[in-house]
Amino acid sequence: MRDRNTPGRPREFDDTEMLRKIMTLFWKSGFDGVSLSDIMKETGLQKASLYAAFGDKRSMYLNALGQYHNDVVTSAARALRDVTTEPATRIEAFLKAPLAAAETGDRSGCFLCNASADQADLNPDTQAQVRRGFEQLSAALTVALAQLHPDQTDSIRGARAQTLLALYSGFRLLVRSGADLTQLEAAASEAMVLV
Amino acid sequence: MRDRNTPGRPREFDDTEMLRKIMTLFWKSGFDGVSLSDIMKETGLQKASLYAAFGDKRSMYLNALGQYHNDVVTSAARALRDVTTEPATRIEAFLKAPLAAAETGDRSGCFLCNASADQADLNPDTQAQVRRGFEQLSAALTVALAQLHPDQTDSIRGARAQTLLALYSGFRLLVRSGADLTQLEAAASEAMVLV
DNA sequence: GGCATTATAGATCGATCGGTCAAGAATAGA
DNA sequence: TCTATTCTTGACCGATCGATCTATAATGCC
Repeated sequence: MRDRNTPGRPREFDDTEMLRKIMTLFWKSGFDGVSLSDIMKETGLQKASLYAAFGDKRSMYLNALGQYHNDVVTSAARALRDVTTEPATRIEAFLKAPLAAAETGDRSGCFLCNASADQADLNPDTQAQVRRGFEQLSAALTVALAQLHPDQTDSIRGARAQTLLALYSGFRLLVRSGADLTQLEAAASEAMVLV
Repeated sequence: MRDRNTPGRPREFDDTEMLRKIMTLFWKSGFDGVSLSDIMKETGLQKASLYAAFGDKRSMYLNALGQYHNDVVTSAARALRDVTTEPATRIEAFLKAPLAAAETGDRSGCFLCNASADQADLNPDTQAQVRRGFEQLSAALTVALAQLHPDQTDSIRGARAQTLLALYSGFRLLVRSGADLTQLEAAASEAMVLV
């Protein structure tokens, strides 16, 4: 947030580290489900420090969404573009990531998906941020599909990418709702005929 | 809620009608996004009447979710089982329902999906209600698939049904996030190779 | 009509919400 | 060492939250 060697008392915490803690809160419980006192407890910071560093609550939420983009979305997109493994393998890993996460006990779903259900209709900035994340994933899926089927038209690839993205989101959501994992595993394997 | 010819002053409103109004509120804005004053404004009822009729706020939410089950989920499931049209047509209509709704300007998504992202991890009753809805849809999808492919095994049909349900949820979510509709239409058509 | 019962209206409750303020502590540059 | 600037602390603000209570109105039954 600020360069060093700026005058005044230096900040005693790392902005990104705290933002990650805030991110997990909003991710798990949504915008209205998190209070400032929750954030204070989780970060160990006072309210005024939080406001000085990240702005008001809505701004904290948007910053947290941005952090998710930098951390989670970007790395998922990178994995989808990583040419050292087979394209189909990459896509399958992407599709099954929600289930793999669930097996380790993580059923918090996808922050983009939760934000979409939670906030998208209320706040244009949030909606824009969510769409940016989905578009980055969709673009990465399209790249992987292009490597797999160089002869396909762009429009078909685009449609397939959207389908895979919808499936991914749906898995995230069904997992969060407590659906049976083995059945979802089978579904994901079946769905691979789409790639 | 109560039988008639019960002693005391009669209720001046219809429970189900009011519950539907409450349902649309929670559907659109989530649990924490709706206040009691919002509900009072929408229904025209006083707070005490609401509490007497539906219990506390959480109970109102659960009742609203139950109303959604009775109204929306049940009719979707019935359409999926309706043998007067082709099974593939029914499934395609189900899959494209989110897009058809979006074209009429309705981007509020699916109450089950929103509830899952919004509340599922916080409240076991909500989670159970959400799962019940998904399972009813999944069962109806399985029936339609069985009519289409009488030779398929149950486990394959189950997996396909889960895939279609995930796709449906994903479409609902992407629509709500403001995704491009024509691209989603193409995706849904592409996805019909799965049935 | 009288009584028991239930619904409505409106005031009111304590708790918590997001957000701000004033005072003191910690730094850089002079 | 002094000054300007920034950060931290903890108290504090009005607004709103969900929920309750009291008084009154409206009914069925006797």
